[in-house]
Amino acid sequence: MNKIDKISKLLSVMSDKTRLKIMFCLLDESRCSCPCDNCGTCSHLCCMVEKSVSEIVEITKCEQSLISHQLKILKDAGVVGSRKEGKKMYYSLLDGHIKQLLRVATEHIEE
Amino acid sequence: MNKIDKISKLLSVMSDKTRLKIMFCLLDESRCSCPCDNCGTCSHLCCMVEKSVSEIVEITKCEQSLISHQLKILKDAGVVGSRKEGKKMYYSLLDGHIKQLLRVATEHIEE
DNA sequence: TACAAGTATGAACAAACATTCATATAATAA
DNA sequence: TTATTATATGAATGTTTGTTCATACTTGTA
Repeated sequence: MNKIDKISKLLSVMSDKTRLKIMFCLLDESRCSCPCDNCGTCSHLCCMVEKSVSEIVEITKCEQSLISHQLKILKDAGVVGSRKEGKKMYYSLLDGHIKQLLRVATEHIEE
Repeated sequence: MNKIDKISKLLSVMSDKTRLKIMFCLLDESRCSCPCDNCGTCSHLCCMVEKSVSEIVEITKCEQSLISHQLKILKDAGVVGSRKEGKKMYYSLLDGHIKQLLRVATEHIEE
């Protein structure tokens, strides 16, 4: 895959409404402890939280199977990572770039 | 349209391969005159150039009608702007956020 | 073991979308 | 005016993709 193909894949994975709800779920705006003064667009890992599938289902009010399907797509694309603990599966954003992309996109549409 | 709908629209418009080729066309990496030291992810308007439809067709090697269709989609979404001069129509990226999004996405996939 | 809770997956369907082809419009030149 | 260049647009087509439903898998508990 070349550059264009990879970016296309990343952005199309990030552009679905259900998946956006999931990603914003994993970005807790109130928990920022970033030392920099422009945290809004920085790539630090603060603000990123992990949530179980059932928590995501509850917050997004989407069907469980839909959330599972979309989490798989997000994981395959390297957007989220997962960790198993007992019966539960915890998901979180994989790196700061995803946070940055969400923030810059938010800034753009809020103008 | 709420926040999720707007971001979904923006990212899906930006995720198409033909449209990505067009956007990178309008982002000339060699022309940066930005005073800041992290220009890669800043939102300054340097690096952004305008090109005519025929120039974009030549660079992207796509059919003219395809480019016109996609330019319309980019324009309706507020990603590019246009200016008419004689028979030619010049397009350019509308603001620095688009540049930032392309840069951050590029950084992400290059890891 | 049997059961329940939590999560994942395959198939099916409908809707959205990119591309092509043919053609239309706009502006300039002869 | 007619012809030519530059760009836009409508219709048609084939493909991709999101969602639902039903079901399977996995882990802990009675």
